[in-house]
Amino acid sequence: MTTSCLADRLGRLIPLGDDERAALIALEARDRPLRRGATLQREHEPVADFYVLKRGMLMSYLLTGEGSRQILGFHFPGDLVGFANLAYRAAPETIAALTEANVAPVERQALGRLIAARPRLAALLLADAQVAQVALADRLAALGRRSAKARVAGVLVDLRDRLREGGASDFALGLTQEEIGDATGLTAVHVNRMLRQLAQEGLIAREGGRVRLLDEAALVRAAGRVDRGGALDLGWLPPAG
Amino acid sequence: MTTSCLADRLGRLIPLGDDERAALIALEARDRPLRRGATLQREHEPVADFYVLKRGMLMSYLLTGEGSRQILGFHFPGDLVGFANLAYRAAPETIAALTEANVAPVERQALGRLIAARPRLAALLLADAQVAQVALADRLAALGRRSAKARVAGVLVDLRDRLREGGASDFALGLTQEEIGDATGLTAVHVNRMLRQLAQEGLIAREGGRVRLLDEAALVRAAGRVDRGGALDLGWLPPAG
DNA sequence: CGAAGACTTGATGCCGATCAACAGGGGTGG
DNA sequence: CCACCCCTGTTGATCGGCATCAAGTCTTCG
Repeated sequence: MTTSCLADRLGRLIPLGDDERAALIALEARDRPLRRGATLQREHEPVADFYVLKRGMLMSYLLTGEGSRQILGFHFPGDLVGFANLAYRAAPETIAALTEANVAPVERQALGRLIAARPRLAALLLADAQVAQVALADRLAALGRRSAKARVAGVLVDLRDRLREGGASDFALGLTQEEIGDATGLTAVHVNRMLRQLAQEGLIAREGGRVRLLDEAALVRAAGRVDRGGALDLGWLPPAG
Repeated sequence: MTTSCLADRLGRLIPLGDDERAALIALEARDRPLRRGATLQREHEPVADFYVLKRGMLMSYLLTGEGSRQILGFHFPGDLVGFANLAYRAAPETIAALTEANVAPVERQALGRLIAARPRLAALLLADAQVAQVALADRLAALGRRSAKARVAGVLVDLRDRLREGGASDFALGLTQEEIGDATGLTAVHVNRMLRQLAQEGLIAREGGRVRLLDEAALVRAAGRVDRGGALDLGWLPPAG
């Protein structure tokens, strides 16, 4: 039986039946490879699909009129990418590949059929979308009310959480300092200074583009992050059927 | 037949059948009145419901450890409020009333039954949640990449869009300057200065707590806002069945 | 080996925070 | 009815965090 990144991720939320898993696998039947740096969709251009990320790392961002960029988030295997497209004719965000990647484009009609056939999965997708929205709200609060150092620490913590689902205590964040800046609302120059400061304080070590987290607890504290982990309640989902 | 704020709002997206409308009306059967200033739910405290806002104006916010507040958004009649609760045991955000208000608490199980019984409405709710997420992303980009003046102008434009669904070209934004500051990531003092500047430039007029928008086009330009209005695509929704 | 991109570091400037003081207004209790 | 107080708004002075500008180094890759 084929595997499904999406089913694996959702299956960590609630146990999935074989038929549910099969329905999710069917969603990612198609495949579109992306080179590093490639643009999957561009804001304001017409779109009809969203995507399941099967391999690699993507980011989504908005551009302001004056040419500056705000990165909205980073995406990892199993994520629904461009799900915000759902209601729109024109893409609400740009999506680009940070590494080589593979996505499965999904037609909206296919989602409509899935919702009609499998209400339990429909409810799960709705709940998953709310988890994503809470993460977005946390980042919004960081931009509005936290210092540069806290925001940079926050990005490192976020990436660690997602990357080490695959293991690895140190990790090569495949990000330039400019990208960290665009995610945190800072300039690349200031990101550099914040990273140095975090290194001087012993929270991280830097060795040529790579970052190693030395003191994760202190980093989480520096980021001023509340942990929402684990405490989910999905008991209300309708029965599979 | 009773009326439903939620059905009215969703009905502006797609035509709803009488049975669908009835199902939505059933959701808001309960009623909980809120005094101005009352707190509907507090972050980190247990919650089991979300809410349909029937009357009044609410806001949701997060508090940082150091006591500063980041307002995530304002809510108007017909909105699903606290929908982000869906997946969590503990409230991910605080919700408070800016005016006298009435909400209808909705149990999650009731939503689960609605999803199972009416896939078309389930898909519509999912699409509506994505519209809300795009609005959140726009605010995030404003916090990260726009000037204080642009952010304040943005709040005024947002509120106008929602308030004048009920008419009224000038409006009493029921907000203090401190609340505008907490929504824009600024201090109340600086909000005051930005409002004065907007008034000097002839974009708004202020008369004792009230704000009148004199030049909406210029305000939208000052806010640097892209218009996503109207261009929705909901043709993929499954048939009402 | 050359060039382009990413990183580093210093000098300077500005936007918005902070601190401080006061004015107006609406509600409350005497 | 008045005195009082708290909340909100207003305005000035000063401070600091982060941007901007500029130059130079390192890395990577063709």
